[in-house]
Amino acid sequence: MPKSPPSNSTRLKGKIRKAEIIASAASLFAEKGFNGTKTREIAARAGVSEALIFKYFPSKEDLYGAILAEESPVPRLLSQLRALAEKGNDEEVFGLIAKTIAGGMPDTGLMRLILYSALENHELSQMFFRNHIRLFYEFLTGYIQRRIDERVFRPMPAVIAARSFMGMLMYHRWLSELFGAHLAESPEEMARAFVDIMMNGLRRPVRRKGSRPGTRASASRKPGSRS
Amino acid sequence: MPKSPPSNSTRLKGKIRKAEIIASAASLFAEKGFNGTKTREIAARAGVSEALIFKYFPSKEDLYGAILAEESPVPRLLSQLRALAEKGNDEEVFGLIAKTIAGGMPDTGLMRLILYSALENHELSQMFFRNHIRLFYEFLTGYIQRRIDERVFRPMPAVIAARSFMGMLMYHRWLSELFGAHLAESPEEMARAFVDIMMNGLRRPVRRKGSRPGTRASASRKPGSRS
DNA sequence: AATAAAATTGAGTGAATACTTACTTAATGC
DNA sequence: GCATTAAGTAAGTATTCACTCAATTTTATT
Repeated sequence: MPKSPPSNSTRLKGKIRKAEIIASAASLFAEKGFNGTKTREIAARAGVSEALIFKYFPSKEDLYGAILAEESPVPRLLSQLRALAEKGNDEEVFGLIAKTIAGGMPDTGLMRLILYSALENHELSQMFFRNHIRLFYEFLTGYIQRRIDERVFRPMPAVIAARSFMGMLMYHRWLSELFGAHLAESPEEMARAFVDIMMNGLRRPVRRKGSRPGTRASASRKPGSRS
Repeated sequence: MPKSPPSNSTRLKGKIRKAEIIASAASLFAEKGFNGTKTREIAARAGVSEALIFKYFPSKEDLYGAILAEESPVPRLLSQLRALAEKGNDEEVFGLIAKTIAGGMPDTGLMRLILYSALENHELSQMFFRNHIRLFYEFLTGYIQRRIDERVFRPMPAVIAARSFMGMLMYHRWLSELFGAHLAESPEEMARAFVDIMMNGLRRPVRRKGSRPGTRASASRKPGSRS
């Protein structure tokens, strides 16, 4: 064959090895953290020699940083949510988030990886936070703010509401998977209950005529609320 | 002096040193995890020689385990809560929890220590979970169940409600302290907003028309159709 | 087939690290 | 005073770790 372009299938081999090494490293870092993972183990799991790792990555730190390229479930979830948000059906928007997270996404490995990274103060976690988590919060906070402006949700700091909801979901995952504190309820039941609590917590209540004495009506409500 | 008991001030010296070593180790393990902390650093921070550490603790693992003796803020909070719970004022019960946790308890060091321990699968975290966190959840779940039975809260799985509330609070702390995602709001504002959302999320909504109590009345109402 | 280049490795290396040993110094009991 | 014991350490040791280097095998090109 004449001057065909040199790149085709075969040229990928290096990249493939590199990706294999990254995958092995990611799973080990997720299990044992940066300091707990030895380069020898990474090599063994990837089925290559230790030396090859340092051919592709100048140092263990660099290998750790390369894991960033891994995909995250956030963008996909986010695009689904934006579609749902158009329709303005709160139960569906919050329900999708709840089902996604209570249902096991992001997977345990990624969660552990990010947590380790945060504890060890590696830039990996900061990067992931900025590029994925932050985007997600901006969406959710924006959505909640919109619904507050539309007088569907009660007035409150939208960012706190967003954090509250995510807290319910993520902390539940962490308790289950980090501390083994599993509950009897199925992920679907959990998701339904979380959404249920959150919706009632956010929505403008039907005005009570006489609330019990002793408990002051909690929320500062704007006067002139119809509903 | 006759047979006076041998213990007094000087005889304590060993215990004091031991405690100093444990404190130094605890702060370092909280900062860098088990694998990230070197015995030389522990010795330096405690102001003793490395060899002395191994005089008191057979191994680094044993030293790690000894940190268990540290006190936790849970028992004190729990006894305050039991008193408040007698009076049955929900805002105060939930408010105290929220203010305690949003206000910085348990401290960052203990939180990091437990998290590291959970990730590294050390028994420290399991022990802490059983002896402290679990007790707390049992109280909170019991309280919520009582209020459901008293028809103040809506029917729902009490354990999920408890987990939801703690999730709001703990996840907020973790985001703030692990990822540096601080919010502008003060801890008091945060606590108030969390309690506000939770109270509205839990309480039985007052309906003008008759609604059948006892049956699940949760997520039946369509939200998107302009209030 | 010959050559160049890329992929891969066995066998190290120096620096750390958890833990030991053999020793000194200080306090206590009688 | 003086033996006994506790507190403390300097100087190791064996091992492990991240990383290197020289050499070999595999693949691509002409």
